[in-house]
Amino acid sequence: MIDRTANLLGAVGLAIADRIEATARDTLNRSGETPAALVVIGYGLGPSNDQLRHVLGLSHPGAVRLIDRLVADGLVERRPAADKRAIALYLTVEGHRRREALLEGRLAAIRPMLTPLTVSEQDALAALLHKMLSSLQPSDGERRRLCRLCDNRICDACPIPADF
Amino acid sequence: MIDRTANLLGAVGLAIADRIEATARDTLNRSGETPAALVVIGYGLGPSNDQLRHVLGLSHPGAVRLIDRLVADGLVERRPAADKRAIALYLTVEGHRRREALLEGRLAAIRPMLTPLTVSEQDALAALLHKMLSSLQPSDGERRRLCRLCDNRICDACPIPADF
DNA sequence: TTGGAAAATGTGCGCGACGCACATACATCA
DNA sequence: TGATGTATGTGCGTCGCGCACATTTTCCAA
Repeated sequence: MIDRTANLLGAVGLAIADRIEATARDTLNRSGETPAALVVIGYGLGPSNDQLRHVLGLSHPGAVRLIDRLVADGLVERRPAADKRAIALYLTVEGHRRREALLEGRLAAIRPMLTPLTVSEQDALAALLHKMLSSLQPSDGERRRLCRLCDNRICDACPIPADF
Repeated sequence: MIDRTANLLGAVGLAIADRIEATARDTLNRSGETPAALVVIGYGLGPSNDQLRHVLGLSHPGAVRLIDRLVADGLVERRPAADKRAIALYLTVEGHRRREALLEGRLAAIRPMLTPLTVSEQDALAALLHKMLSSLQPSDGERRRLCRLCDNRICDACPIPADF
């Protein structure tokens, strides 16, 4: 019985992921972890290449090339960091615009899956999702990885305590 | 308020997709639409390249190369079809084994997200997911695309009427 | 019946995203 | 001050995919 529920959840998860990927591709003309990088850098804390790569689950060189692409697209800039070995990543003005479009596109892609539910059903779903997420007990690294595409303007009472 | 729920659903969907992708990569040493191809071909109806590509959302050449890889891995074979232009795709014995491992790995990857819920909460979640999926009203093509990783041994009372 | 459009597969070529091995610059600590 | 660890960047290859094109078979109409 739990497997029937798991299968349904897998189907919904796949649908969600497909929709998010499609809108991200339309917005950025990029795929893979690129949209997540834009969201993470957009918090404005000037993450280093290494911090970013851990959130995205990429290798060092993978993150370097990803940043290269974002810089080439004019969305990100590398600035010197306190640690002179490292760099500090920040969004350009256009980068912030694209990030906004990306996050809004993501919500717009997900909303149609919720509208068939009544408001009380939506609330019940939110409570269940909240419980599922708060029970995950991810490590610090996975925690940020889970939230790598989240919209923090919206994520009220985030079930996954983030200290980033 | 709906956006907070949408954001939670996005986070769960991303977590689900990440887990499925990880287990599929471990099982097949392949990524992208390869696992879905194995599931779809595994229904045993001998789909053509063109039928397969529509389910997977790939271009013609993309599907040809994907099948090339599966054939090279010894998981799929091309047989002549009634229409002599076309081919009929079938799994090898090893292909069936991998498909089983893939589907079981998928459920095993999703189950831990459900175990924190009580049985009645799981039932409530299943009902909500069922309603969401059955309200999607996808076109015939999208319908099969949504189910491209589903485990049909488990998918009792599938909310997405499939005629494939 | 036959000729031309449509359909299905396959190929050459290039690109985007990524990982491994390695090199280089800076930090840290004994 | 020197050795070890840490952070970034580069050369090189692979995988997954799309575009443009070629080839074979089907199908339909003149």
